[in-house]
Amino acid sequence: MKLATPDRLAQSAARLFQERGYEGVGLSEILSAAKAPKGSLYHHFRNGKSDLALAAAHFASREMLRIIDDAFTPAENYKDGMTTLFHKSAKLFDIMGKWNGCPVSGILLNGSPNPMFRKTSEMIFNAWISRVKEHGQRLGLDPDEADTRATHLFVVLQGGWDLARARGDSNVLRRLPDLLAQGL
Amino acid sequence: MKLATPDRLAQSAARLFQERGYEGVGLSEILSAAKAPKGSLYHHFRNGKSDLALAAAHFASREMLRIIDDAFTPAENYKDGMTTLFHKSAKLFDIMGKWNGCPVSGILLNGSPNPMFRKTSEMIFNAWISRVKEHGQRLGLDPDEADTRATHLFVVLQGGWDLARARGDSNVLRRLPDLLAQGL
Amino acid sequence: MKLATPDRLAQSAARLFQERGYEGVGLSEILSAAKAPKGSLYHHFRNGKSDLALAAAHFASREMLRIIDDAFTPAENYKDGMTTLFHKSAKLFDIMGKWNGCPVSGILLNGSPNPMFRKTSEMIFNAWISRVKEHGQRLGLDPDEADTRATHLFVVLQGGWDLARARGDSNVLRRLPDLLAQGL
Amino acid sequence: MKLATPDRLAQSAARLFQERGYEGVGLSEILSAAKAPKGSLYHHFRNGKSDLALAAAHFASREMLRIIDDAFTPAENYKDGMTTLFHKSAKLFDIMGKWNGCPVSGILLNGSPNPMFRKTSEMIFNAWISRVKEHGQRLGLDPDEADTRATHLFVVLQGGWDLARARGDSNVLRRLPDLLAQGL
DNA sequence: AATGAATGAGTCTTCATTCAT
DNA sequence: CATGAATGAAGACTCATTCAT
Repeated sequence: MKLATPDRLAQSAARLFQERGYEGVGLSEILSAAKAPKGSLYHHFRNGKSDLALAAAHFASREMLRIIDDAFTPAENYKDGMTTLFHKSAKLFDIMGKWNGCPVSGILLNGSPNPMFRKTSEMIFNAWISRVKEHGQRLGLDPDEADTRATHLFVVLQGGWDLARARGDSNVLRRLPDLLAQGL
Repeated sequence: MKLATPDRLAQSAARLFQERGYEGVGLSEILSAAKAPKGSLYHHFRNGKSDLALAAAHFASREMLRIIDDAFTPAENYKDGMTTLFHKSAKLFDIMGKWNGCPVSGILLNGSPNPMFRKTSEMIFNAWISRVKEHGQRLGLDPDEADTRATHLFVVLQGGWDLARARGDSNVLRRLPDLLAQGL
Repeated sequence: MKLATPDRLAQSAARLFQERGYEGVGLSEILSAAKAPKGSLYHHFRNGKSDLALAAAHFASREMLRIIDDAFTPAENYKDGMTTLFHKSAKLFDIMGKWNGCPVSGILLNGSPNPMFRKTSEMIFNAWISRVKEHGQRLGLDPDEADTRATHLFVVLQGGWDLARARGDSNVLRRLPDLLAQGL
Repeated sequence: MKLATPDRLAQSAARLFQERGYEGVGLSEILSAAKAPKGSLYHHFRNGKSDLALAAAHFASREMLRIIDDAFTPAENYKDGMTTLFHKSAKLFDIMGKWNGCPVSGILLNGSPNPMFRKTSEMIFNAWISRVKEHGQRLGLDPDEADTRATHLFVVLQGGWDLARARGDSNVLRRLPDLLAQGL
């Protein structure tokens, strides 16, 4: 399946930003990775790199939402869904190479302070948390508890990914469900 | 108190990297922030920017260790220490401006993959976790539980900071102790 | 009155070139100022920017000829017409903003050397001088004197406009008739 | 005689801007004309092209002041000095190629509106006029008349150069003294 | 020991133009 | 007849680094 140029650009950008951050990747590299000609970028993304970053973040967000759904949909209870999610994340971590971080924070929160970036990251993170919350409610949690746990899960996944990156070890992520279960 | 040139450079670098990431800050900016002459950098940091980044990360790490000690030393039990730590972090978040992230991951994990960076970040993160673990044991936790909880705390603090950044709201951090207490 | 697309393009181009010169204005800006669709330009102006510049220069020239006529037609003698012309020019200078220069030289003489441009500017300047000369003869000057004075007027108006631009003061233009009267 | 890099840059820039205007010349061309490496420009001219343009304008201004002095110093009266100045200008016009205009207006008045440019052009033009005025007074003119005539001369020279450019004929300049003598 | 000059590869972006529809 | 998509060369500028002093 051949993606259209704007999609190829967003995808390539997402992958590269994930590995080296917004400022760490040059447009020329993205262009060549997407096999797109130089001038084409500004045709599809009027504001250049920042627009592309937004598109890349949304691209990555959709992927994350899909992973959340894949983990929770077949689960019999919240704990199983959560555990599966961490295991899927660990597998993703291994596949992508140990250098990659959360695309959204890598793209939108690191790099030069940009109000639009901050706002978008907030929206995306909220969307992830909401999605987990929905699954939680579907699996029997009452709204308040579902919300708390979804936030907790998000925070642990986000921080756990960083620790996994630092240690170069995806098992950090696999061990987290037990950590959470044990409470604190 | 007037710091020596290498320290002024490391400190300025830490602050700037924290806000915009390793790749997002140019040496010239660091130099002028530290009021250090241009050629002086390579005198003190043979390998240039990467050496400076390592120094900046260590500088930031020492600050973090101090904050951990300040939170736990006067605490009567682990939970109090943990809660104080989150509150201190929230205050720090407000002081530094809502754009700053964890200096260590911002400097060493984002940006171009660099084995030395990764290894250093692992050492620093482990040092933080160890320090919390020591406080935990001192406050009565057995070694295994202390280790688990220290790791949990680290992960939540790290992820919580990201969410606080995205939401531009330090209260995210202040609410985390209750989240953890509630278990998952 | 709604101008046709080619005329809107020429007019917008004239205004913009006048302010920032031929090389200083991009086609995209002209297009958006004229509210003309992107592809439309090469439909009306086969040779692109250079054709448009020529059209813009002719547009501006017609405007200048009109101003000359407006100044001299009601005049009782050459001196009055000349004085009125300088005052009208000063008013134009104020209306257009102090940054604008002679459209013809700004478009055709600055920017990359182009034989067609040079030749067109010569024709246009000659047309202006001829028009003044005609008015001079009509007002009683003999052909030779009319020619000399028309050239003199042109040269002073052209140079005076530059000085007015540099000083940001239209009174430079208003004071010129006395300067000329005083001889040299 | 080998000029220092900043001077070579200013000189090359002056020549090129004169021919094609501020916006019409790329830095790479100036750099290669001055045989200066790319990064060197921003070392000597912190604000890049605009600083270089200012330096080029001052360079050209010094040259013009020298020409004024060369014309008036040996003159026995004002009219002779003026006539010589126009003839020297005509010769310069021929030497530089028929495409070159006044460097100062070409650099500072065409191109994007820039307050610093406008102010500098005003200062430079005033300096030229003052210099002519000084010569006039030295040659017996009273202050008021010297000022008027110097301004007149400047305006005519400036406008005359444009007409010479359009006609591609330096004799336009040579004929101007008679034009002025004849009064208007 | 300490530093300002110098460097060229690299940055993001805009350019005028062509082309397929 | 009219137009939005597409293009690659060129634009100005910043980068981390080296070097002579």
